[in-house]
Amino acid sequence: MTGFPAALPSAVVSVEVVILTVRSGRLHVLLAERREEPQRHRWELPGSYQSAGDTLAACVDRAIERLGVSPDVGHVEQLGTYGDPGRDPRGHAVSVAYLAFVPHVSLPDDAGADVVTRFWAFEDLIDGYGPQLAFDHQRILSDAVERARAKLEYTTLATRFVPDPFTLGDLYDVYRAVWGVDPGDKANFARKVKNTPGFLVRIGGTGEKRNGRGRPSMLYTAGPATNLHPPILRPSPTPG
Amino acid sequence: MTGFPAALPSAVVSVEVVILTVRSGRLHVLLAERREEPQRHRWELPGSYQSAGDTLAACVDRAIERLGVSPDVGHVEQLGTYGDPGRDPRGHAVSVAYLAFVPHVSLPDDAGADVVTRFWAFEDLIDGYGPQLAFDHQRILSDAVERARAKLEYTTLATRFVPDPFTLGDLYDVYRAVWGVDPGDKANFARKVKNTPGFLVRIGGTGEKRNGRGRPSMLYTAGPATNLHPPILRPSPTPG
DNA sequence: GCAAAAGTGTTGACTGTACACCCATGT
DNA sequence: ACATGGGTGTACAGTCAACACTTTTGC
Repeated sequence: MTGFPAALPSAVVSVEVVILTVRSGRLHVLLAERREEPQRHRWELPGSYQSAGDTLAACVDRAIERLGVSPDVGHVEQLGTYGDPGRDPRGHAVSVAYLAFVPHVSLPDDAGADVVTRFWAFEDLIDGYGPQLAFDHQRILSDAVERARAKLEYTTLATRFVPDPFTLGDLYDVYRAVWGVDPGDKANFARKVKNTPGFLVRIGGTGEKRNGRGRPSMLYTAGPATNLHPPILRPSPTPG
Repeated sequence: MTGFPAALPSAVVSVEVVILTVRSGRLHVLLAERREEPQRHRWELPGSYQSAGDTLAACVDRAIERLGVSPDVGHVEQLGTYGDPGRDPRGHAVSVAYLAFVPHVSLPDDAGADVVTRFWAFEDLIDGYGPQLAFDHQRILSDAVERARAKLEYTTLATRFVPDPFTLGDLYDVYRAVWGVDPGDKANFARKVKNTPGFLVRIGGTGEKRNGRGRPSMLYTAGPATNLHPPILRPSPTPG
């Protein structure tokens, strides 16, 4: 180990995690309120700094654990890296953004003593009914949601938003919440999902979940498939 | 500008560019031979270090210009970030990898005095008929090619691999070279392409390019469309 | 003429969508 | 009974893959 020449510029590298979930039919993101300057009281994506011995995955885990979020995070993937000058007034900061999907099993609204966290409805943040985000985190969040919307089209990751025995109605609600538009005919939606081998596994009992009335629906768990062939596309995609 | 606390760990951040092109019907990648330790004489992806004032895009431009590659790089996008410990023996190194598509217009095989560069056929590198790559660049290259293969399915980026007036046969060859498999019936391929509005723009004259025999083909340029609806899928995609 | 490359036509199978209809439950 | 959510059937339209066929060139 020779080491880098001392003349090489260096940067502070951090990981930021966009934790998405579906709550009462709407897409939510977990944010933390900043307790320190700069941009104190603005809300930011949870993150952690990377030390020389850390893998990026370890940084993601640390950032999530610090929030008191239960360990069963449904899915984590790298989103992109943001490293242009000026994005952090303190200096040269490079952020590797990650995207996480979690089922909404009663995550704590407030995690601990020194962190104030909250789920915010994505739509409210976009429409200005939420707080202003710190640094370039609004941009990262937008990129994350667009990625999530696209991923539901051609992967089975929608199942990562619901706790494990779920119904086709639950899955339909995930698509509607994440996309922000109606996925269309429920009957056809159910057929597409059931015709993709390995997407869903029928669990024994006919469940009696869901709200009040109506015929009880069948219960499923996520199957081994990861990709959707054919995809489930959003209505009226921009052609060309 | 308060600056970061001095105790925060810092890293050397660099950009690496996977420059792909199609040459004599095969997918090629541009590599540079290392002139210094560590891993001297191994081949690596071209790159550059990021200084505090650099945007990541500027680093990509610098890395490309340094090679003598003509400025008309067809397409550049961020691929992913590789920052785990141990990937560079000199210390904590974070690499932001980019993916570039360039038309093969006689790029110089050897760019300048202090750099030895060469296009290598991707297949040869995979099959062991090429040099060993430095650090984790083999991994980055594999990720890049998989991304490129997927992108041809649902974007119009195949046009970025060919110089501007091109034929449907040229485009077909791009798909075959990047995918490594035959895209299927040429007639159907041509129909798909021509039925996507904005993919191609018919250029006036019937060209007389292409090799020797056969009916001369029509000439096209890339249109304004960026996405393919419907996609052009690789044969026999892994279902599920 | 013949082979090669480009392009058009046609057919049959498949798929997605819309919509009508049946099932099971709570009130 | 009836409203509500779950699930099945069906028919029409659109799309795609396979393959036959025509056009235009070089040899």
